[in-house]
Amino acid sequence: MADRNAANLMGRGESLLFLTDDQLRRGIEAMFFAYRGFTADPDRILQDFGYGRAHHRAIHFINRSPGTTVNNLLSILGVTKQSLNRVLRTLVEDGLVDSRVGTRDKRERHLFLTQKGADLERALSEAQRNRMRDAFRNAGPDAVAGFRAVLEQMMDPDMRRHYQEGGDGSR
Amino acid sequence: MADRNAANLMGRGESLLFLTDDQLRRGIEAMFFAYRGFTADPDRILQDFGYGRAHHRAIHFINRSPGTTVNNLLSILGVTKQSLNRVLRTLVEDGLVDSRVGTRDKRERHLFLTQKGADLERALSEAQRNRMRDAFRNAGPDAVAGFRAVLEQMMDPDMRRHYQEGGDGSR
DNA sequence: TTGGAAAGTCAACAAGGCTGACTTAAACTG
DNA sequence: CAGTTTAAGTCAGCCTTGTTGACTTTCCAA
Repeated sequence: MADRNAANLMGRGESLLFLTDDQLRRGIEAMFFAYRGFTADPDRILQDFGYGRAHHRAIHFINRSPGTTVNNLLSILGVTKQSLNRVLRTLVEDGLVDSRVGTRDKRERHLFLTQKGADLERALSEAQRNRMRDAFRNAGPDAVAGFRAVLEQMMDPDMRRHYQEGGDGSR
Repeated sequence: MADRNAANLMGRGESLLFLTDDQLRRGIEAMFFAYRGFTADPDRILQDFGYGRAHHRAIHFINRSPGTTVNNLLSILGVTKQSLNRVLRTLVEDGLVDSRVGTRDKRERHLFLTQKGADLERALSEAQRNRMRDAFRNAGPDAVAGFRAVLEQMMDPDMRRHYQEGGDGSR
């Protein structure tokens, strides 16, 4: 039964790779279940603030690229500006995000985390990093590279660009 | 700069693992961007039917375990029964899912895909498998094992149980 | 046999996606 | 300089998918 639908047997003399439909299904379910675990800790923290995942994503990428514009955030998050605006508005109103008119181009708004925003960011990312660190530790060093390689291949090209640009260049 | 916050240097004499906050942040973003790619193809197909991801998830797990009960599905999907019920109702109304009253326990409903439901399942999973197969191929055989190992570690224990039970035992 | 637990359903609400139409201000361009 | 494009924001309304609360039907065990 393991041989039906087997793909890529002896690709280029590499080790055998059984990519049966069943193996692929397992990969699909792994993504599904793992993503739930991945978001579980931040979700719990956000609930106490009355925020959701959308707020987390905005906070994360503003922290990653301080001074980023709304438009840039839009292309990273892949949502409509109406959707992002609703989230951003509450974050600014609540004093987590500072929106400053651009100096070079006054149409643009540059986004920064306030101290309060940075505090929440830290709590959220710390929880998420802890889980990822434990997963990496338990899976072992070799697994980490494979994890990242497969995920990178799974991205749409536009998102892969954003992902790579977010790196520190030390590759 | 790569050395601040470095964790797990020389864990047990294994190869060096630099788990800096920045490396972990990269892993977090990899999950975020990859999950979007992972769901993109099915999302497009579902749109033509007026369905969403919730329908996809139900269809997937009914296909995996034909005759499963609503309660079992509930514990896998981790949503409220009211939320699942709405999705299930439309699938039954549209003739994609067959809901049969249990013979032993008449409170239970056993769920099956109809031919029509199986057809949609196939279209969805085929698109998703194609993407995963390509990702696996491009990342290479070693990466696949690492990918799965890390994801499994990232799951909450309850979900890991569901994940492992869904395997074919050939490990 | 009756009371509680389990399975499922109905109603109403909220978050966060979406589209479409529109305004304002700034920047660019012929 | 006039006209167009671009960035940002707003308002209205819709949909999916999550939630809670109240309810019925069915089963089982004390």
